[in-house]
Amino acid sequence: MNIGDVATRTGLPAKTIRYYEEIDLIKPLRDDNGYRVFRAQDLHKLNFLGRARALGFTIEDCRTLLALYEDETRASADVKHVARDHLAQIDAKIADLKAMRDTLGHLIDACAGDDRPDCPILQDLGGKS
Amino acid sequence: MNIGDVATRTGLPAKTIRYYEEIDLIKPLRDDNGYRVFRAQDLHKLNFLGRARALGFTIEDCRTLLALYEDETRASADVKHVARDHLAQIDAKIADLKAMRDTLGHLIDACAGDDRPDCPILQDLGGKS
DNA sequence: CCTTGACCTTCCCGTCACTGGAACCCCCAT
DNA sequence: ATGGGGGTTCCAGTGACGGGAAGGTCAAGG
Repeated sequence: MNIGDVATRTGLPAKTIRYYEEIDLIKPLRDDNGYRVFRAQDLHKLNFLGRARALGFTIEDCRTLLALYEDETRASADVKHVARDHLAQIDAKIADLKAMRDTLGHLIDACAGDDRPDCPILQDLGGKS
Repeated sequence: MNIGDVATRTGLPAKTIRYYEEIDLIKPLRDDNGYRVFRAQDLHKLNFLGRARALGFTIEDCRTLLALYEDETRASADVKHVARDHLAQIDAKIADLKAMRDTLGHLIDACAGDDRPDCPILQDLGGKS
């Protein structure tokens, strides 16, 4: 199967698939004409990668997870460890964003939003002490 | 005042301050020896930028907000518009992250995390649902 | 006067995970 | 022969800086 079909089937852009090959996440074969040839296992890996990326795992996490996935002797504890670390990162990001949203929300509520220049948002940013 | 003092006072790394000059957010003077010389207004702008960045505004948003801040004839509606757009982005990101966290949280709960290879996390990523 | 060490300068590369685009090759149908 | 829709590589850019090299400047101490 060629890259275009793989892109359609996995939902990943062809560019992304080439990138994943470049960083050795997948190793498709090559046809005589130089075209990449994807096997079922390549498709499978790409789908795995797409789902892992959709859950926010970094590429390096994906590499680790893929290795664990292919290692029949893995310990699920190792997988869980990677996932929990990532969950902690997500929680931290959510907390940051919530703090921003709260502050910003209050400022927006306090702003008249009319044609006058007075603005609590700018006052706050300017250090309204 | 030199860049080191400004960095201490604003809490911004010197690298960041130089970068802000490079992209024309601030225009400090120069001493005969080539050193940047920061006036009170530069400090003020940098503090403004630091706070706006802490609220997650992009650099381009910061540029807009700074221009509005310095424009006595601004309409607060313009400021509010920028802020509300940004709030929407934050909310979208929070929603994405929450969805990831929920999915990931369930998978983690379902994973034994022991020395056996069976792992719902990998099963899910592998597309066995 | 010389040295030391803390500043400051510019410049270039690296980050992360791609994305866009140029220039070119390949294959099939008309 | 040509046209169009594949494919290929390589280079550059993204956002917002951070690291580090190579070198100029300045104040204090011996």
